[in-house]
Parts: sequence; structure tokens; C-alpha cells
Amino acid sequence: MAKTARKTSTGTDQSNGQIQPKTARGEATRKAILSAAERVIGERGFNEASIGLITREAGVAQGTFYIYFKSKDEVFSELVLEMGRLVRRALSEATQNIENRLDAEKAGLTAFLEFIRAHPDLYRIIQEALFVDPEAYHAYYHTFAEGYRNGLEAAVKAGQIKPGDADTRAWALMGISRSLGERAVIWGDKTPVEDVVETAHDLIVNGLKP
Amino acid sequence: MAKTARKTSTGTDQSNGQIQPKTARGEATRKAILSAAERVIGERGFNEASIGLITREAGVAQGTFYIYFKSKDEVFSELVLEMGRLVRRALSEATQNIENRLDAEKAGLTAFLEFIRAHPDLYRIIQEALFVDPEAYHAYYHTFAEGYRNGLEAAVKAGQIKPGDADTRAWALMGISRSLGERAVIWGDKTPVEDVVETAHDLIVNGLKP
Amino acid sequence: MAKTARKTSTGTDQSNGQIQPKTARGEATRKAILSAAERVIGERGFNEASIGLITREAGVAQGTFYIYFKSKDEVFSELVLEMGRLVRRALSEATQNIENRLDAEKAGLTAFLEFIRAHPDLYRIIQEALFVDPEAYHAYYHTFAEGYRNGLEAAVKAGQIKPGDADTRAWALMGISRSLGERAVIWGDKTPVEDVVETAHDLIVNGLKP
Amino acid sequence: MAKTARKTSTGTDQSNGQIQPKTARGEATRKAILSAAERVIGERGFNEASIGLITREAGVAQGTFYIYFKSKDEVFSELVLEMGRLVRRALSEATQNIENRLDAEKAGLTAFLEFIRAHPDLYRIIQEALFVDPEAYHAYYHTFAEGYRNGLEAAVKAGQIKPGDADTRAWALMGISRSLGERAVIWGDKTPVEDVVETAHDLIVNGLKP
DNA sequence: AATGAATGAGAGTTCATTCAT
DNA sequence: GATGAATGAACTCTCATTCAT
Repeated sequence: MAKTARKTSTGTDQSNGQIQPKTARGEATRKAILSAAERVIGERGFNEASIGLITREAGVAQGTFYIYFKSKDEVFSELVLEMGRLVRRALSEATQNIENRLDAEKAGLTAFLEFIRAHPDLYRIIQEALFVDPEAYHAYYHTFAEGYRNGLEAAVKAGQIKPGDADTRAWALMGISRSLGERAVIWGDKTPVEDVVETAHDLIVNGLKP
Repeated sequence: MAKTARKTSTGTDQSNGQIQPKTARGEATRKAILSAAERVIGERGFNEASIGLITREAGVAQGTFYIYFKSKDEVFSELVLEMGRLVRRALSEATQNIENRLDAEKAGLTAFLEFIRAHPDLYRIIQEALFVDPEAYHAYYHTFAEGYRNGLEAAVKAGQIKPGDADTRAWALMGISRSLGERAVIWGDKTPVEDVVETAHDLIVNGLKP
Repeated sequence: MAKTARKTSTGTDQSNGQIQPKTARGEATRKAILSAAERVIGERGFNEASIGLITREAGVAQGTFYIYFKSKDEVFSELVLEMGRLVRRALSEATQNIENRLDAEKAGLTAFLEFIRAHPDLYRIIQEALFVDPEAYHAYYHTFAEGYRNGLEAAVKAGQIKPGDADTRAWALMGISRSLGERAVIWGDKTPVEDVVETAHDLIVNGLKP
Repeated sequence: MAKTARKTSTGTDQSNGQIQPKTARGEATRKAILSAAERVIGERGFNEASIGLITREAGVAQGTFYIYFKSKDEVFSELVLEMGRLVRRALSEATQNIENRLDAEKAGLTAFLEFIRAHPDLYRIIQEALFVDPEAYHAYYHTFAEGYRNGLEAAVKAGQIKPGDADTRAWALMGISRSLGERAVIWGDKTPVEDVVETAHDLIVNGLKP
């Protein structure tokens, strides 16, 4: 499963190996399957989610699946990619125009937690990608880690935060986001995002010391 | 049309659900299978790890597996449980006799990262538990979250750290540990534990502010 | 650790629990499997009749079996049901329009023995149902016992036969039929049905007394 | 499975292929296993009755089974043989000294029904023998059919019953017994044996005609 | 005599994928 | 484009039987 391609438009780009519908009807069918896959795989996990279950959920016949996707693995990859695109968009929308890194950190955490709570299925899919499609998993986190690190390094240079290993900090901060996201999605925690962010941001900015 | 499966195994099914060997030889075989399962499942993931692969790795016949474990799911559960026991032991050994919470935090993080690097298979197994055995996954993290929260609350009372929502902090701190552990295990990061802890602990204690 | 098996089959699971083909081809395949199952199970018994043997006999792949039947048990049930339907039809066709009970008894016995000789496999399947699908076995005999008893009670009222416990008589008469049927099917007895019926009917009507 | 041997004494006869215990302890173990097998197989049927279940019921280890029986089939055969011996003994004890065939018929039916109600497991085992050990099944019924036929032929000669095909009558009468026995064992009918015999015997002697 | 661990063939069942219509 | 029947490899699990102790 080697997939780094990224769709930019609704796309007629065949080079990425995807099968593109040629009619509006086909387009709709493809979307129905993808969305059904997200729900079914998100809920039951990759292995319990059979093609039959997905197509039944999508309201099409089993064979139809293979008109739009080369394999079960492929839909999964595509979902991981989609998650990446969506999260990145949400984050960049939330943080653009914010100059200060620590403020951006707060806005980003808020946006991330809100996104995650709105898309629990996608969260689970990303987690499972570690086992189903490690490459996609790596690509997903690599992108974030990179962005984080660059942001932190710039902030140090700008004197917005104190100096320190950007890489380790990037992973630590990603860990905080993931963990708080998981608490909500997997554990059903209902604490308002605002309160969670309040506490977490205070930790990130000031630490625990009295 | 009743066809209720039943165990014929020679071992005894004890109240905890495990099948206990009655001889030293049996004990050894059981251990061999469990350890083979850890390696095989850790490397290939639950679904790619067939019973045949596990027993071949253990050097026994396929049927032997079912003398000691009721099902494939069961070995998995047991591995999750084992991981929990081992991590808890490592952490409590590392932090006992440390009065100050922030110092304990540092020692705990160090111990955790060292443990994780020494047992990459177990780390992956825990992560996969979310999909294979959600209950065990919950139990595992619940235990840690509880411990963390209690520790933090006590530390606040003792004036060792500033006040703040213990639950959210507990999840945030767990997230840091997990994420830094994953960076090493999944991503092959070789930064010395000492350095990682240095940076992370500074973040935890003082935050990022300049 | 939930792992609930689910059907992915293309067929539709209707309210009666059967999986219905949607095309003529599917219909034909289903029939081929059912008929192969009748032969194979009838000859070798339920346990020696593997799915592989049945599908080989039917000329389809093993997986095809599960498109039309949920399990091995299910085909068996269906065969028992079919046997019930066929026997009932044969009997009612043979006895309709016969007013007198004793005459109907004779016609029924004749029809039953002829049916059994023509369908030895189904006879064996019914017998084995006691062990494989007790419920179906009960249902099968219950239906006959009921019909018999009602017939006998009516005959007593009509003065066609002498009074006596209808239930016990029903079972006794069913026993005679079964036993004479078995003699032919299991024991290879070739006595002409006519002669057998002659003797048996004389016993039923007049008894053994000189 | 070719088994016609019959034990006459507690037996040291090795020629029949059975494994004979040499000590009192061994004798007891063997009996325990045989009796456990009767219960387990009688209740669950041959195929659901695993060796493990039988030895657990008998309170011995699995390997012990093969000290006394060559195979699972062998215990089964032995149970069928035992059933034959016991039924024959019960019948001959009940009918010896009875000169008149019709009276003997009544006494025999009574004895048979009482025996069957006392040994439901054995009844089921005989029925299952048709599928598990057809030879033993044949031997069992052949013996009875022979005896019956001879008895009936003699009775005809003696003028105790009217002339008629002895073979067909033998099977018809056996069918009545079996069926009434099954009504009690399989269907839980509680009608007193006396009443059942009353009705059945009247049918056998006088028939149904008014 | 008894134990119980070990074997391995074989069973039922599932499911991703292909293909004729 | 869509259908749904068909495939067959692969998997988990069971169990009669053997064997070392």
C-alpha cells in the first residue's frame, strides 16, 4: 500500500491509481460507498467491516464496490487521506492570522478537539491505520509532526517561547491533543472543550509548578 | 438444533477463566505459546497473526494452543493484562520513595520510556487492543488514569503543583508519555531517553512560555 | 471482546430464515445443493456428510453453500421440513375422498410405504433428526400424531371403529407404518407393498385372534 | 465396525477384541467409563459426546479411556450389545412360563415399556446405532425380528392366532412397541404402562373394527 | 494402572475478489 | 454502471488418539 497521492480537485487525475467515475451517477455511488465505509469501519473496525456490510450500508450490490475501489485496503487508505486533509484544513483555518504561537496553540487545540468530537469514526480509523496501513499512518503523523516542529522552531526564534528541542516538544504536544481527543471519542468524556483547553493550555504555557 | 461447543482440554478451567497446566512441562509450553504470541502479534498485528504462525513460532502443534487458551482472543487479552502488570510494576518501582510529585513525574516518564523501548511488541498490542479487545483497552487506561489523577490531586493538596483539573491533566500527561513512547517504538527515534525526558519534563514543569 | 459473525451473502434473508435467491440461476443452484445434501446426508449420515462432499456432489464451490444456507444444520432442517411436506401431501392425496376410516387407513399405509421406498434418503434423514435437530423431529411426528388422533376420534364417533384411547392407538399405528417402512428401506425387504399392506391391514382391522 | 461377539461371563475372553482389566481396580474403572459413556452419549448423542466429556463424567483422565476401549466406536458398540442383552433378559423373564401367545404378547409389551422407561439413554443409543454402527443396529433388530417371527409361526400352528405372514406381523408388532416406547422416552408421555398396554393389546388382539 | 500433554488431520465457515449478465 | 452469483483460499477451532512419565 503505497499511497502519497493527494487529490486536489474533484479530480480526473488517473495517475494516483484511483478509479474515477465518469458520470454524475457514478460519482454519487462512489461517495455513498466511501461514506458507508467510514461509518462501518469506524464502528466495527477494519476486520469486522466486510465489503458486504459496507455495500449493504451504501445500498448497492457487492460487485459495485470494485467498480470504484481496487480493494478493501484502498478505501481504507482513502479514508485516512481524507481525515488528514480535513484535520489540516480545520487546523489551518483555526490558526491562520494568529501571530503568537501560544495563542495559535490554544486555537489549534480547540479546533482539533472539536473536529475529533464531530468525527469519531475518523479518529478510530486513524488509530487503526497503524495496523492496517502503516504507511498512511506514518504519512499522517509525519505531516503533523513536521508542521509542529517548524512552528515551534519559528516561535523560539521569535522569542515567543523558551528554547528547547522542537522535535520532542512537537511529539509531546501532539500526544496531549490525541489523548484528550481520545478521552472524548473513546471514553465518552463530556467535559466542554473550552474547559479542557483551558486546563491543557495552562499546562502547556505555564507547566505544573506552583 | 443445539450445538454447544465445549472444551475437552486436559487443563483445568479455573475461576479466572484461564486454563492452568498441571505439570511443569505444561507450564513451560503455555509460557512458550504466550511468548510466541507476543512476538508474532506484536510484529504482524492481531489479524495477520494466525494460530498456525504462533504455534509454529512456539514449536508446538496447532492443537496445543487450545489446551492452554480458549481462543485467539484470549491470548490477546492475556497479553494486554500482562502488559498492564509489567508497566505498573516498572512505574511503581521507579517512583516509590519519591516524595515530590514533579520528581516522581520525571522518574516515571523515564521508567516508562525505557520500558516501552524494551518491549515494543507489547506497546503495539496495547494500541491494537482498542480494536480487538476494547474492554481490556479500557481497563488498561482506566487504571493509569485513576492513578495519575489521584497522584495529581494529592500533589495539589500538598502544594507541590499548582491547582487545576486533575482529570484533564492526567490525560494530557498520559498523552505525552504515549506519544514519546510511540515516537521511539513506531518511528524508530533514537534520541536518548535522558534527553527526551529533559525536554518533556521541562515542558511539564515550566511550560513553554519564555 | 465482541466478534459477532454476520452474513455477507448476496441473497436476502427473509422472515422465515431462509436465504432466497434472486435470479433463476441462483434458484437452480440452491436446488442443486439441497438435492445433493439429501443424497449425501441420506447415504452417509449427517456427520460423515461434509459440506465439501455436498458441494462437490452439487458441482459448486464450497463457499457457494453458504450463499444459500446459513449452516450445515440449516440444510438438514430444511430437508426434514421438505420430507414432512411431501409425506403429508402423499397421504392426503391418497386418502381424500375416502369416507371410511379403515379404508383410509389402508390407502394411507399403501401410500406411505410407496413414498418411503421411493425416498429412502429422506427416511434416514428423519430418523437422524432425533439427534441432529430434535425440534424438527418433534414437529414432524407431532403433526402426524395429531392428524392420526383426530381421524381416529372422528371414526369412533362415526361408529366406524370401536372405542379406545385415540392417542395410544395413533402412536401404535404410526409405529406399524414406520417399522414396515424401515424394513424396506434399511433392511432391503422386497415384499410387494400390496402384500405387506394386506397383512398389516388385517392386523389393524381384525387383530390376531383366531 | 464388525462386532458380533457377545460376552457370556465377566470374561477373560480376549478373542472378541475387548480389552480386559486384570485387577479389581481396573474392572471398576472400566465400568465407570462404560456407565459414563451411556449417560453422556444417551443424553447428547454420539457426536456431541467427546471422549473428554465421558472421561470427565467418569472421573478419570482422558488417556485412561484407551486402556479399556480401543476407540470411541467401540464403547458405543458395547453399549448397543448391552442394551440387547438387557432387553432380551427382561423379555424372556417376563414371558417364560406363558403358554398362550397373545398373553405372552401382553406381558412382553408391558416388560418392554417398563424397561424402556427405566433406560431412556439406552433407547436413544439404539436409535442412533443406525447411523453410528449399522451392523450392531441390524444385529439388534434381527435378533428380535427372528424371535418374534418364530413365536408367531408357532402360535399359528398351535391355533392361538389366525394365519398370516409372520414376518410382516413381526415388524408391525415391533413397530408398535418401539413407537409406544418412544412416546414415553422422547416425548415424555406419562400414561401408565398398564393403560397403554390395555389399548395396544386390544388393538393387537381384536383390531379396530367395531 | 493412570495421567495429562501433545498431536495433526479435518471440519465448518467467512470473505475479498471476479465475472457473466 | 450495476448486479449478484460464484469462487476458493484461509482461518479458527475440535477431537480422537498416542505417548512419555
